Amino acid sequence: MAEGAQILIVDDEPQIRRFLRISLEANGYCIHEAATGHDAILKTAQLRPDLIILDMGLPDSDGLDVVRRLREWTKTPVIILSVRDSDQDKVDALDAGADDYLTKPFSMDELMARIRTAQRHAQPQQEEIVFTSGRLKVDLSRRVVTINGEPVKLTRTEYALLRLLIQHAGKVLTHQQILREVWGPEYIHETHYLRVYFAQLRQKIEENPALPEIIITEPGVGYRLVRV
Amino acid sequence: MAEGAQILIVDDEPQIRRFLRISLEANGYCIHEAATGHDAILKTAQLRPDLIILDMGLPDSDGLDVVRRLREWTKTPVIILSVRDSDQDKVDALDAGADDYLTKPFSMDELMARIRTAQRHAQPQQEEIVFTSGRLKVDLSRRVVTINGEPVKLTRTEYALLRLLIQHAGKVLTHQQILREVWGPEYIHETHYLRVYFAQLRQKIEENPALPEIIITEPGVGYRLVRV
DNA sequence: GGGATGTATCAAAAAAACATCAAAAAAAAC
DNA sequence: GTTTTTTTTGATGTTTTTTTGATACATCCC
Repeated sequence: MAEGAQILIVDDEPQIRRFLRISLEANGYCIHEAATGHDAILKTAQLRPDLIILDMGLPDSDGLDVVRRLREWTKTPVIILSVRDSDQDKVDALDAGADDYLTKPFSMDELMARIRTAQRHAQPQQEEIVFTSGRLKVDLSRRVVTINGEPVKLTRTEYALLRLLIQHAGKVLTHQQILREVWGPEYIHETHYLRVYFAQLRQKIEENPALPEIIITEPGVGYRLVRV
Repeated sequence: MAEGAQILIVDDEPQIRRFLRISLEANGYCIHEAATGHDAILKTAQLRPDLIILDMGLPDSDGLDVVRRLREWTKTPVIILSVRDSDQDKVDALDAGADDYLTKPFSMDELMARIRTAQRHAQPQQEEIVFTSGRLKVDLSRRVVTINGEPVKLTRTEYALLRLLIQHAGKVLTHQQILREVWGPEYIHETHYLRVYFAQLRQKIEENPALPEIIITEPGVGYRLVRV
């Protein structure tokens, strides 16, 4: 998340944009630029950046207005840069919905730290991703598999296999696809592995492994996980 | 939410606490006070304030340590007040987990605006200070571990390991994740450390270390703390 | 029906991963 | 500056998982 985060720089002076771009890209961020308030709102809607660095002195509109306009529909963190150091300016910007306010000239280190802080704030609580098919339940965020609520212990490879099937639930995965994804490209001819591992997996998650209901064999092609 | 929000003021100078109290109470906040770092952590656990205003210059401990200690178990917003204006101080404080940093002397209006901003960022969530799993109890605010009520002494690393597992209770943590968080990114290949330390930890908290019930090994993947 | 191909299952051998003990080195406490 | 605690390193035995091999079953096509 922190690596490669998208940042939109909004400033009318090209040399400041360039300076920020170089510094931030050196720290692994992915940079977009906008020169006007209008452009900032447009690009935010278009690119959905993870963070916005907004200069207050824009030619076409007041920085405050830009923040207010943005806050009408997005909570993307906004860090204000401004030459104005008065209390009132800071209060107005923060109350308009900005997340932080830095006075020029500012230290790049401090900006970087405040970007990290803003990103922490933006993090939504991670929702749990659970796949369900009949009696089978797979909590992908916890790496926990249950059958009728009973926890099932899977080995690393068994779990990798199941997860791959879940990611393509309903679709047929060919032998080669499975072998390449789970074991690696050099294993694509080891079809015997599939026999052994699907048997093991079925033993653990199917009610009657001889009449599988969750993992279906497509003879001559591959395997498929039934989506319920 | 904003009205009547509880704020904990941490400063060793009574006159500053008094000044802040009067100003903030005039704005409808409910104020609590602490004079030391130790007291700050205690009162935070006790009173569960909505926000903490923390002076960096405390007599008993470094302000940074206080922030780090707090961040071990709570996300309550922390606004730092400090006489020190260097970049490094700001970066350190923010990276330790502080939400904002104001240099003394500061404007009351700005502080007020930054309090409002911090409150917007606050995610309302009931954090558990005491984690329980079977016979194990861990008071995260006091760093006290007990098993059947009996205090258990853990080394710094053992505790860091246990705390990491608790923060992700129920989830599988991979070897790399654990090594990176506890020892640092340069240790991600030292899987042997995990063997040694998990053995030690189990020796101390498991009834029968050979048949662990709290810390489960997921072979080839990592470890998981069972949530009861 | 009968061979050919593809599949399922069981069980062993081999490999990898893990637990544990203990000594050496480093760090912390006194 | 010495003692104590903690961390790091090394060696050894155990468990778990993966790989390999053997065998049986099913289905398709001739």
